[in-house]
Amino acid sequence: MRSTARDVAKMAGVSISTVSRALSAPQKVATGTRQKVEQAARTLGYDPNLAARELATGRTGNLGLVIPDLENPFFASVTKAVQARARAAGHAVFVADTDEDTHQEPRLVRSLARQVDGVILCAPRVTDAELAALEAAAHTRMILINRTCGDMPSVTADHVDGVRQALRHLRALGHRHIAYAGGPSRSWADQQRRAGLTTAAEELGDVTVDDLGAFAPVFSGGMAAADLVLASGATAVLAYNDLMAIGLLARARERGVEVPGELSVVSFDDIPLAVAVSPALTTVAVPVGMLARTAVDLLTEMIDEERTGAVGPPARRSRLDLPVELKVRGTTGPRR
Amino acid sequence: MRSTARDVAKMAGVSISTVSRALSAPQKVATGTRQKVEQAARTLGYDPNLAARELATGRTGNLGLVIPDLENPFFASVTKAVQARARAAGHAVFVADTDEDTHQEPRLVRSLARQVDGVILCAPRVTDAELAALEAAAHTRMILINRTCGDMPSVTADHVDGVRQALRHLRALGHRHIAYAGGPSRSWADQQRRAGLTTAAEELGDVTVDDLGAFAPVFSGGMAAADLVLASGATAVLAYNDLMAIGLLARARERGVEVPGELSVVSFDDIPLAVAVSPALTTVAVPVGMLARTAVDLLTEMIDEERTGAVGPPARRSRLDLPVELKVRGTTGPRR
DNA sequence: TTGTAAGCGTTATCAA
DNA sequence: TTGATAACGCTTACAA
Repeated sequence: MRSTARDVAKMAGVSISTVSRALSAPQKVATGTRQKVEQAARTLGYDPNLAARELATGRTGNLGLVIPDLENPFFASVTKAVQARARAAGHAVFVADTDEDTHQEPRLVRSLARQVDGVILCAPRVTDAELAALEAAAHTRMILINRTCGDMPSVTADHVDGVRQALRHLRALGHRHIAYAGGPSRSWADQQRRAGLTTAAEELGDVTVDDLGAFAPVFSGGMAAADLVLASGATAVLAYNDLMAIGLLARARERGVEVPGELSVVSFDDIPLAVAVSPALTTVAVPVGMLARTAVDLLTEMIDEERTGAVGPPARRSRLDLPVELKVRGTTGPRR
Repeated sequence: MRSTARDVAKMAGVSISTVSRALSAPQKVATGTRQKVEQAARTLGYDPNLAARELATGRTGNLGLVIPDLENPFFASVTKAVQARARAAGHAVFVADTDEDTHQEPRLVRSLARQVDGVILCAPRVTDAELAALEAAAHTRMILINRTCGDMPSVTADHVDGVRQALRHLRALGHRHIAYAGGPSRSWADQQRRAGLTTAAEELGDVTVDDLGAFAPVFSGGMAAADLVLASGATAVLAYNDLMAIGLLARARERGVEVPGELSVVSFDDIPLAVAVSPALTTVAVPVGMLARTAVDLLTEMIDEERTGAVGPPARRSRLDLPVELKVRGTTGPRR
């Protein structure tokens, strides 16, 4: 049987409330008694019951993470980083995968809300209106990764600048006709990149961008995009993510098109696999670990702040446009 | 403010215990009152406080999952399947990544044990002794995936048969000298495959197996293995997992060695990426979704059984040696 | 069939 | 600095 604070109190010869204090607010207890309590707790292997604590304090100590697809390496990395950072801060994390089903997002958030202090929504696909409604109704703190929505707290990367870097790079290599193989139309990142495409093309002046439409953000989506790219006459293509780029590469090879000889390819994310394929992907690296850690930090700050009663200046709730970096590798080369 | 069972009771004009019954044991309540309660609960948006329920019942409704590395696609798939199945059964799941650090395993299990009804340990690297000690001390139910330990509940795939299938396939193609690029020595799957190698080689009689040692179960490990393979004179290689095989392929290409022309490669897992690389991987498919779902089902059975007081015959606690299937694709061909 | 009341194990308030 | 004691919100005998 697990021992409780009662047992510790009995063994240490103090009251149960002293046990509670000695363990969670050591400075409010005499050194001697604290040591007695600690000793007793240790020998009994005492471990506070978290449900009881939650019931008394109203705080769970847990976080929730909702993501579109764990089998997408980008989201796997987000998840890995989130749970690592959360644990370092003393929080456990519930993970819920929507399987790219928009309708699951509100459902999962509501479900998690019952047992967490806050939830991180990674790249949610729901509309702004639904998201706002969710925030109002879910009874929990929320923070977004790779998505913005009104003044909701969020952490994002600078996709617009990423597109600019990619386009400049391609232009410098001589490319003037560039295709874009987009991702899910509900994806905020995709919308950002499309916007970036427009402004960057204007800045550059002499490049034309060919929007090929939306594809599944996975290998097969890239395969599908490849044929459209080749038919478009573009000499370079920007792919929504690395997975698609890999599919694109595979299909190009099947069709006997050399990369980067006849076609240059740039993508987004820089997943671990990006350097593993051959040729290695030229890609705009999104700082996934930083996004995840920042989101956890911001969320825990929100939680602590509310707990301690919000003194001091109102904290900044978002970190927007974290810098991205173009990694030039093997899939881009001079136009010929 | 969230409403409680008190509020519902008041509105429905019944006692608080009737509310509890009406909602969790509807058959123990008159139809009329049940409807009143349900109605009140609905209009108030009542949602039972889980911490209070846990405190009263001793059950959390949560599961824990401990895995070596979320960025390994195999484990990402396990995680995805586990959380999907668990949610379908009404459980939320905590995910904890050890980052391939053996010492984190007991730590994380103990930590999770406080807030779950059971934990799934996926491919743990700790020794049998440590695992047994952990089970004894952790105060929670545990089930293993891809690992056995005494009579602990576990779910495994038939790696030995997988090796046999792979070796027969290679032998049929004319290969007689086959290298093995192993994974982490603490990996049970690796040990199984080594054992399978010995027995299969004996069965076949005329093939020699060259054990190249242990490599990191990732892309770079495969790169490292590649040079040893080429130096060994083997005409085919068995790689611990698909990730390594992909690394191996990349390095072979760098060195101008054609696959499958000059070297055949077989690996394990059949991660989504296996069909995405080129040539597509010939690999022994491990039924990852089935492993995960079976583990969840078995674990929830254990939980329910204990709750209801274990009537009926003792249930089987393990599902061992789930069938694996060799997928012949592009990385294997006749010896020449 | 329903209500009363006793826990479950903490934290937190208020006296002492 | 410490100790009673009242929450926290639910489930579950036991009585009615």
